[in-house]
Amino acid sequence: MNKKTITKPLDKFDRAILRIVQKDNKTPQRQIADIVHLSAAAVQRRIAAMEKSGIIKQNSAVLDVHAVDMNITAIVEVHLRDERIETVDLAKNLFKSTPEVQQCYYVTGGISFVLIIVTADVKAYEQITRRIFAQNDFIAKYRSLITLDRVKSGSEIVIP
Amino acid sequence: MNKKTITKPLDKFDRAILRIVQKDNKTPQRQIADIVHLSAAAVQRRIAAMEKSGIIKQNSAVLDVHAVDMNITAIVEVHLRDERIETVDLAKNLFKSTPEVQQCYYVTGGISFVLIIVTADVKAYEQITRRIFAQNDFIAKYRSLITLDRVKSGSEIVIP
DNA sequence: AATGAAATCCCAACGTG
DNA sequence: CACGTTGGGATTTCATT
Repeated sequence: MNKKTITKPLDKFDRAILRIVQKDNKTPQRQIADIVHLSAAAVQRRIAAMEKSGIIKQNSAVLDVHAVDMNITAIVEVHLRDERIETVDLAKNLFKSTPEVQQCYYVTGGISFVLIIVTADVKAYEQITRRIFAQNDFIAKYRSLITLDRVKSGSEIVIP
Repeated sequence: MNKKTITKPLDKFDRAILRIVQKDNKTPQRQIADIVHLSAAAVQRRIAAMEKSGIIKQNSAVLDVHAVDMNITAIVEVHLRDERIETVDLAKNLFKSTPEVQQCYYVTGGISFVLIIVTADVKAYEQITRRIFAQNDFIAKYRSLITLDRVKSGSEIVIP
């Protein structure tokens, strides 16, 4: 299931470019070129290559959740009834296809999944939990942690 | 500390635009205009306004963590020794200023904080935990959940 | 809010080390 | 093979109505 992208190791320039575009991908290529000491065309080629190879997965506008009236952020620890492969895949597909589930991690340590769910209000959150957890018998139990403060929500990766 | 952005309620067009640009902010404005039935100039102005008002927090290239050799993603539940405001703020600042801590949520439900930490390997992860948790006495205990699979890692918000 | 002009940016082609 | 330079084409931006 993994991308069989032949990952040509990123050199110094690629990493410098990534550090910039992950903060602001609308930075003009000319300006990037200036910073990393390359021509604009070279920057363009490298970005295109990294987009094609999947190193850059997506170019997205990051929204402020409160501004779009999504006031409930919950972290949910999910325990499956068993850890058979079919059960795990069933759960993965369920979470993947549920748009309110923003993030989903399959983890070690007793818990099976950790989800991050964002909804407009508590009512919407209750509906989601009912739809997801109560109606699927392969979920043994779950625990909701409601967020009081999104201290840090960015997704910037520290490039070595 | 919160942005007191005067949230002018988003209308139908704004939401339609946001749904597009959060998936791909490099979509040509002309194409956006086509979809939402507005002129390209109108789209341009609305996007600029939403960027200025903070509804669009940033425009970023989303990287594939594995491609940039960040192979450990851990979810950490942190318990503080006490819940005094000063202690909580101390912890918040610590997590905010640690770049490996990608996400940080202050939550209800017995746990104080939930962190998402991304590092290159287990060695780097151990160093981080030692630096963060062992050296700060206001942290009572913590539990690490290592992810086996990032089933869903995007941050798309479902706009009503 | 729509139109058109000017500036800017992106991208392909060519030539070089 | 990757870089730099150049030029055409598209896009964003701004001024005007």
